[in-house]
Amino acid sequence: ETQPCMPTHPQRSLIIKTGVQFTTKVRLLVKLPEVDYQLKVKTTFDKNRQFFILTNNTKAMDVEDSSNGCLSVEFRHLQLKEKKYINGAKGNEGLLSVTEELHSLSFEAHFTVLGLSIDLETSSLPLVVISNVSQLPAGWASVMWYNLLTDEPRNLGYFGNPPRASWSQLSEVLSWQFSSFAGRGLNADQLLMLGDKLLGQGACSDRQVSWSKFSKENIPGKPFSFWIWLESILELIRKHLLPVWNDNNIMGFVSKDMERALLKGKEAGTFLLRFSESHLGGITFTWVEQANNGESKFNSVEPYTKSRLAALPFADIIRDYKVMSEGVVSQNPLKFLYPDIPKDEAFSRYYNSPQSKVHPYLPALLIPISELPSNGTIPLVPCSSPEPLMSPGEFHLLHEQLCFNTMSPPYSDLTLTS
Amino acid sequence: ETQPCMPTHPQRSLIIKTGVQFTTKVRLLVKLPEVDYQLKVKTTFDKNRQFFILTNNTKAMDVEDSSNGCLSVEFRHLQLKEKKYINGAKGNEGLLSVTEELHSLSFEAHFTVLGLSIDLETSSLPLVVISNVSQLPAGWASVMWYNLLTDEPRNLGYFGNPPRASWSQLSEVLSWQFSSFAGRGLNADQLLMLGDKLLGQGACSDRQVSWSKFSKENIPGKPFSFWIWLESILELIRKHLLPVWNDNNIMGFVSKDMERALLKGKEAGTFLLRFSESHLGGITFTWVEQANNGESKFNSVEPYTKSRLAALPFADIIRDYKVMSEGVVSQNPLKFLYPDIPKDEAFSRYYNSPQSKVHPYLPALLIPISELPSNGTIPLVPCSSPEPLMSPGEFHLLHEQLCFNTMSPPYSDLTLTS
DNA sequence: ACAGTTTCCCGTAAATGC
DNA sequence: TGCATTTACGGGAAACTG
Repeated sequence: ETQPCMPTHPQRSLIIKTGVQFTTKVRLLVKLPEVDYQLKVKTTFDKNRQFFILTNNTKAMDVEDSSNGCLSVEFRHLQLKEKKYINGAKGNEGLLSVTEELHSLSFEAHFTVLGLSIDLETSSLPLVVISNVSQLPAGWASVMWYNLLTDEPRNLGYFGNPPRASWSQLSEVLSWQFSSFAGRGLNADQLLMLGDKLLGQGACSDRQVSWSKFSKENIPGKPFSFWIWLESILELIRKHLLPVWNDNNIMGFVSKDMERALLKGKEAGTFLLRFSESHLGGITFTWVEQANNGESKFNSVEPYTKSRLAALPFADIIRDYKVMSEGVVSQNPLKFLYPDIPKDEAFSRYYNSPQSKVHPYLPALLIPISELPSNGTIPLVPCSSPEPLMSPGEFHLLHEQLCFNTMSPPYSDLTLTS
Repeated sequence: ETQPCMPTHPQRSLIIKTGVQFTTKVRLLVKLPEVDYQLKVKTTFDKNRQFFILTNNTKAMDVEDSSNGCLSVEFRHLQLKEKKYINGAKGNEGLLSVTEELHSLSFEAHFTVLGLSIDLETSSLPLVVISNVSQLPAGWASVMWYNLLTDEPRNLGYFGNPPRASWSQLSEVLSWQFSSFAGRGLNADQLLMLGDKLLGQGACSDRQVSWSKFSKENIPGKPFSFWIWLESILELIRKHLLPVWNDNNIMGFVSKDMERALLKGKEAGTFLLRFSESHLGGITFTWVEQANNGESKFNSVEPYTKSRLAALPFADIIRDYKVMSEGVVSQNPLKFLYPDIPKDEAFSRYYNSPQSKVHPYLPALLIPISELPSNGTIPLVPCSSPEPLMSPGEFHLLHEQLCFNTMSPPYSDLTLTS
């Protein structure tokens, strides 16, 4: 008869970090006759398990302002703390990692009406408790896997033997992750690449994926699992690439082979944007040139990660990027976003406006650049005499420069309903 | 007869941040005859004032391992929390800012020997309590001012009417701040500039400086006080310029007029490094050129602050700096560190080795650059830079008084009540 | 020794108080 | 309202702990 809402956490509900405040709400779905006595609700966490609620956890229900006038109560500023056991008796067996341990909030109320003693009790969907934000990606994987594959309201032992997911189920959730956290989902090509990466070539939609393969085992040769890798990209997008991603200017998930196949034969200076598969949370661009022998030649820049992008926003990097060979600075080699969109047409809306010049100083700008190996073939206009030259257009663009923008992304809270 | 040591805080003892652990130690200076009973010490903070010690604050004294075998006790993991008063009755009158409120730790012990009941009590030097690290610079100003100008062990009302300091006293402390926190003190020229800045031209060593002028009043036309400005530079040095500062390659404190006087007539490309006076925690360089009409022309770059320096270390900025004019990128205009040291001779030891090339990627570098409106240039004039001057005797004294890990402060009269 | 996990705490941003 | 002060908490790093 009582219906709990989920505790909310800045971005990912169903995950609670110890020591950080959360909120939860319970609604009474039946209307009680003439309840003018106080109906007190007590919230408890994981009865006799390893966490407890630090703050005041009992509160009286009240008529809900907004809606139909049923009783509800909202607990704010709740905080979880770990119980320290004197002996090493942990609540959980230790087979599972912390982010696989499921917990739940319980809500209890008691009242008597017409001589009847009535106990109400309900509890939340399974929750994951973490102690540091670094555990959030792994915790979120658990929440996704649980809600993807079961309708049980609270099977806390779920990860003792988690079921497999079909690729079609999983790919849908992954796309939904991108659409809900970054604003645009994944298209068929991107999902195909992810399926190949996770399951090997020729993954078909009913291939099964184990929980372990999705989130626990490292990708062969890499020190991170598939989900941790994917999540690092989600984070990169959210923090540094949001508008570019939402306008579909990041192909992102393409294999290197596919990348080359796409770029081959394209006009020199055609480029596309790819997420790094070797490092967490990195994005790179690859452009094609015509080598002397007439073949296509490809160059990729070392992936930019959040620390680099904090110094210089990605669009500005694309605008200002230069290549240098033997001391000679070439023009920007990036001309057309694949397949053939002029760079500025695709990116100029993200360019940062020039910062106000602080007289009497010269503005301090940063230019992203790569140095080619001395034998490198960059056929783009080498500059005259001792002094490298930039085109007037670029000169203009450089006029405008980097600034550090803080973003306040529209967090979409996930709503999982049971 | 009991001697408390100061609580230690990462870098600045005598400042305690609420919610952050600190440590304190008390030593009993008299040897008690045959003390095999437990001598318990209780630590309290600011009796009936607005803070209290969260954690366990009673502990038994024990024979000290290291030294002469006297009794001592060390309290670890102490933590301060603010008392919330129901009514608005604050402990302090509110005339002073929080960083001017002085507090103290008290230590009490009680025992009976030969039928005599003996109370021991002592307390720490004045402490400043802050709630956020952003208050640390202001708090440290208080600690300095107190210890510079009084020998009273605990005058908690000190900032109700703080005495003035002579410039000679103050300048010495300032230099000592740089030597103890950054590794190199301030030379006579630097101090002269600071004195002029604080007191106006022609400051002589016995000019008096008020507490307000030092740390509370804003510098005319600026939104920060003299000390806050100076401390922001100390912080910049500590985080980003340590070796360059210690090798004396940063002149730093020079007025713009003096800067020009020094650079005028010097060889084109001669530059020096100056801390920004307009913005907190910024460093800029100014170089001289020869304009077409034969006059000296000066250029200064917009000051680099910690966020910029986090993206690109300062030495690398100097190494790679470029100027661009009408699309033409010039060579690095920085040639000689004033007076005439070839740039690489002065700075090459700090250059970052080029990052390991991550095959198959092109390295992603950043180049610092400024765009020049349009120009002419000119050179030169010489002057010699005086050697740093410090007065070791008094530094030593101050060091003993204020630096936390070598602290053996002068206190603290025993209060014996029986 | 080591990996998984928690704690610590700076520094920014937001909230709160006055 | 604006300023002073505190609180919140992400994120990197150190400490802890089996």
